[in-house]
Amino acid sequence: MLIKPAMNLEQVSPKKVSDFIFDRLEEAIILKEFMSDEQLPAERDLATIFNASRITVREALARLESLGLVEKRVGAKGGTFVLPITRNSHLRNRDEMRRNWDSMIEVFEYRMVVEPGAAYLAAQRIGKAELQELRNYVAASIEPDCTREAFRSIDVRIHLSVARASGNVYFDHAVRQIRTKINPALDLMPYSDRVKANNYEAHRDLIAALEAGDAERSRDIMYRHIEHSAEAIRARVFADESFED
Amino acid sequence: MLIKPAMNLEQVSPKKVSDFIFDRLEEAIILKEFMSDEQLPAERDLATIFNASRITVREALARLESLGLVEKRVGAKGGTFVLPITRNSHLRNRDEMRRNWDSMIEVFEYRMVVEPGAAYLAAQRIGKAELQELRNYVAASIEPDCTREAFRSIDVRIHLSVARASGNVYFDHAVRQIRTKINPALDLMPYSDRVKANNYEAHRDLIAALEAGDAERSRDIMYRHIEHSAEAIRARVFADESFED
DNA sequence: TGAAATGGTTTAAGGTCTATACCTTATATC
DNA sequence: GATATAAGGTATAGACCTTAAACCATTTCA
Repeated sequence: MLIKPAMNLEQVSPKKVSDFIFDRLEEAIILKEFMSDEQLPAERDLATIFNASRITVREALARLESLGLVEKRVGAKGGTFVLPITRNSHLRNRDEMRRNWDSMIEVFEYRMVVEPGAAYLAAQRIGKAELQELRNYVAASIEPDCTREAFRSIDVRIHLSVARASGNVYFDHAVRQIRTKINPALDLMPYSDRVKANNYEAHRDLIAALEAGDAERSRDIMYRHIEHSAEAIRARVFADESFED
Repeated sequence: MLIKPAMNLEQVSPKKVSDFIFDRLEEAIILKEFMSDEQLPAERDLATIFNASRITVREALARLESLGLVEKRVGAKGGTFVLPITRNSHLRNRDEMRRNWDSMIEVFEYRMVVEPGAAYLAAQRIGKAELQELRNYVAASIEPDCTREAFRSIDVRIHLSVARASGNVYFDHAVRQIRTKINPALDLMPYSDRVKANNYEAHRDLIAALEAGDAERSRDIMYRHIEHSAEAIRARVFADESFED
């Protein structure tokens, strides 16, 4: 009486080299590895980096450009530049997030499991250099001249560093994937001294727990930290008024 | 003092359509969606299923054949057939697992986080039909005429069904990915009445917790269950003697 | 004004994929 | 035994993707 399950073989769609390059560059921009107005490597250099032809790179860049993520300028001092996310595109994203809130929740659910798990392992394995890197990020995040965008970028780097410190590629990849999905939402977080202070405390406590090698405390702090941010995002996305900060 | 992290842009390697098809078929065989001696769909049908040309399908099948996973027979009643995993290839896998034990541990670490998380959600969302499916699997697994291979196949299906019941595609995908990596190791598990009984009890208790909607208990049972299986695998892989069951 | 750095364009060659048709082999059936 | 059938095996032409190399166009700056 062994039941044969549905076979689950699905259509495959070919993935072009330019698709891979597009995905990677889009991810880098979403994760703020390139900040606003920052210049991407020249097309010829990207071709070398990705081990692809220049034409293929250009195809990926053309897609980024058509989505309004980058802008190209010809001539000396020209290049491909990351466009700032405008207030309008934030609002556009917010409406889209409302429509697709269910799929956003799925990612957050997954995050609530994966990131605490990564922190648990990281507490057992993190090294001095990695701890110092985290401390530098947290210190930079509380500086008065830290811009909103820099603040958001630092937040990404802290969480990715913790995942990396887990010493486990699966956590590393998963956190990266999760972050790429939810970062546009996280970027909607209000930016105020109060938010900065809360964020600072959570990260500071996390680092203390990691440094102490306290895996369970690290896990719990991470859980509460991202639970709190998920709630803040939910409130923000469904706020009636448009927001200023 | 914002430190710029290493940019992490890496070479991309193009992935051919036949690679996608190969991956999917290999996964299906590893997850025992096709059992030993079972016939895959005809090349022309696979081409339709995957929305690819027959030549491309044949390229994927050729790779499967060269790895010894399938065998082709021409003529009427011919086709592509899944080859049984022999005792020898088990032992070969075991040696390979010893060499790559560190990377195997990484997957198990990830599993210990993801599958309990999936069970936690599943307890809140599983439906009657899914519970009945699980009960059928568990009942089949304890039958006296359940072969070793059928037993291993049912185990896969139970865990994938729980992941599916989480109602979250990320858990679903992750558990599938994890299982594809570790299933060759899990297939090394001894097969005895004692093992069957232990396995039966764990799955029965899990289903009871899921049915009761007890998320925390479901998570804990799943955690202990897979912790136990990881330990059994470790012992098996590093056992000095070769084994018979 | 010209050198340098960048994006923009063209061309030729090779690889991958598709569609279609036809060949070969083995089994079942008349 | 002949024939039909259901597979895998093979061949060809065309569309599309990718590469490599060369050259063009634009802008800045010395």
